[in-house]
Amino acid sequence: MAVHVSELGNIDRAAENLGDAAYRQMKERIIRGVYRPGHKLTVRAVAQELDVSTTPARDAINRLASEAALVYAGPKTVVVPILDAKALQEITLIRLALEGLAAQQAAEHVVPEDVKALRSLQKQINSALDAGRYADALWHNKEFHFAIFRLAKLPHLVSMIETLWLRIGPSLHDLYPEFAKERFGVHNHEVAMEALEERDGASVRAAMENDIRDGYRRLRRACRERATASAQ
Amino acid sequence: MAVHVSELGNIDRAAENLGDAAYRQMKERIIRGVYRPGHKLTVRAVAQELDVSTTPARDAINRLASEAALVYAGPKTVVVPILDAKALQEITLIRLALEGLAAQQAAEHVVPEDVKALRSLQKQINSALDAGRYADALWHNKEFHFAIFRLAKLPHLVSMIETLWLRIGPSLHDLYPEFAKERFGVHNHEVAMEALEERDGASVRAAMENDIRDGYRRLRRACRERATASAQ
DNA sequence: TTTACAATTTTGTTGCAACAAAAATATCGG
DNA sequence: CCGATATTTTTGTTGCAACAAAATTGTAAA
Repeated sequence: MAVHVSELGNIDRAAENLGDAAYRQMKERIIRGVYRPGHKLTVRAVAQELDVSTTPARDAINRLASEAALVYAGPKTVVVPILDAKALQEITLIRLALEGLAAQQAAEHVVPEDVKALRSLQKQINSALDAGRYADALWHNKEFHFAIFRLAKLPHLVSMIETLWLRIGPSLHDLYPEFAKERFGVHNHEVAMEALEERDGASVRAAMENDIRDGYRRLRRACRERATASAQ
Repeated sequence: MAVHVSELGNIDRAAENLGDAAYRQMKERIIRGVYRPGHKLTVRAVAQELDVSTTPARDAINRLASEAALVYAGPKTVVVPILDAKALQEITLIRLALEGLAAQQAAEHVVPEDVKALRSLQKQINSALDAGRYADALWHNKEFHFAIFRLAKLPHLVSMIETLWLRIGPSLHDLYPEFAKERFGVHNHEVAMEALEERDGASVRAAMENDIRDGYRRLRRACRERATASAQ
């Protein structure tokens, strides 16, 4: 689960401004599951962690909060969100609409090389699962999905989907180890790749929607088990 | 077209922090068409305009830029976006997916009082159109649509839709005067309200999708006329 | 042990100055 | 008049200190 901070890209103090760099770093940490749901983030702590001053750290936190990747638990308390069942359901509903659209449009532009790249990503997912490296499996899974989304050539759409993944990322990492061994998504991914080869947009969409629904079902179950366990 | 700044709510220096207040103000100005596409915004100018220091002004600009309500035209130049045909088409595609979903879900929770409120909003649209107050008509039109979206009880979805309106808002105001007199949307709105009364989600969705497509067609035409006119 | 309250520490916000870089403007040659 | 270049001005960024407010810790009474 834990990801070593050293594995994350360092801040390049020249190419972009520090606020953007800090934002990118935080985003990667959130998606990689470095922070658990409920984790509290402070301007000064983030500044120290990323070795920048408070201004860029504050920029990054504010930006993530405005995207709902972080949420306010109090007037001076931003935390990694703990999704309840209702929020999880809403985000899933939006994911079905947006990712379904992206998947369908992907079929309009796909070329054989793209499918080859996808197969390579799927191999990485499989070997991570075999080795029990679930955090890596989740990361490669994310790359697989976004490789498809980018085929749609709709940049606004991709970035909107990204904010959704940012919101559910921490909960995924918090709950997934318990059932990642069930080899999530492998079948849906295979179907999606076949459909892409045939440029069958409706089938790509169906496969990706299935993948979202499967993940939702598992997350929901794990969420319930958590709730009953903590209630005792 | 022009909206007097005095009509916009002033910043309340107590309830919320200045950055949020500045953000809200700028958002309203953008949607109300105070700034035209291409307008350049600077930290110091916004600070002076809103009577705050540079820090909250910078916060607001950064936040709007990260939502693509403003875009970078150069490393130190943020402008109100000028949408090209491709961007307009992409945003319309996303709007169809998200607003269609919201419209359909609205039918699940609507009560008779909601439809009454919608009819009242529609009256305001009509009288604004009659009086030639097109900016007001656009504003009430926006309120009509969001009154429906809010019925869906899906706050994440509503805020995502809001970012889309923020992106097209300036272009709408820039192009609409030329054909607002055609009484946009009246029929679609009537159909939507009838479908809401019958709690017929599919029909609400269809009506709202029609409205989006109608608006898109007109915007696209106006966009083309602009392009050919400026090419001469 | 738990609850309510007081003391203390931590925290986000705000404004500002300095700096480097970019944009705007002026200048000049054709 | 136009285009390229040099100059001036404007601009975003960054770091920081002060402040008020919130969160935390400590304390004591029940």
